[in-house]
Amino acid sequence: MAATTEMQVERVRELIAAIPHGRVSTYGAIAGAAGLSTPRTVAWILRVDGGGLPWQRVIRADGRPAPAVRTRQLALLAEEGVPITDGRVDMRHAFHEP
DNA sequence: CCTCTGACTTAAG
DNA sequence: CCTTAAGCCAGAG
Repeated sequence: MAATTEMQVERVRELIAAIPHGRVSTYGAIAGAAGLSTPRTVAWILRVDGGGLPWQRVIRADGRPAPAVRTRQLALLAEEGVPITDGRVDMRHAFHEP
């Protein structure tokens, strides 16, 4: 299926909302769990309407936040106690598998 | 209808 | 660790 369905968008929102405090997940992991064929759609959902969701817990596959919101995101994650080293999240301990 | 852009990812040099 | 390129999909112009 090419077009993204409402159900999938809903699933993405749930998965993101389910990320525990102090942990993080990635665009790719969320997309895969929601049945999307590309992580870009997850980024699109957060960009268009991330209201009410812990968007700061969604980072890129390399463990770094998206450059566009890097500063803000790192600050929020640091407040939650997420292990960050040199601007990079320690995935080994903070990654949350959907 | 076509082109460009973007909170992405993987592979390759 | 750096940059490119290609694949991907939704929106905007």
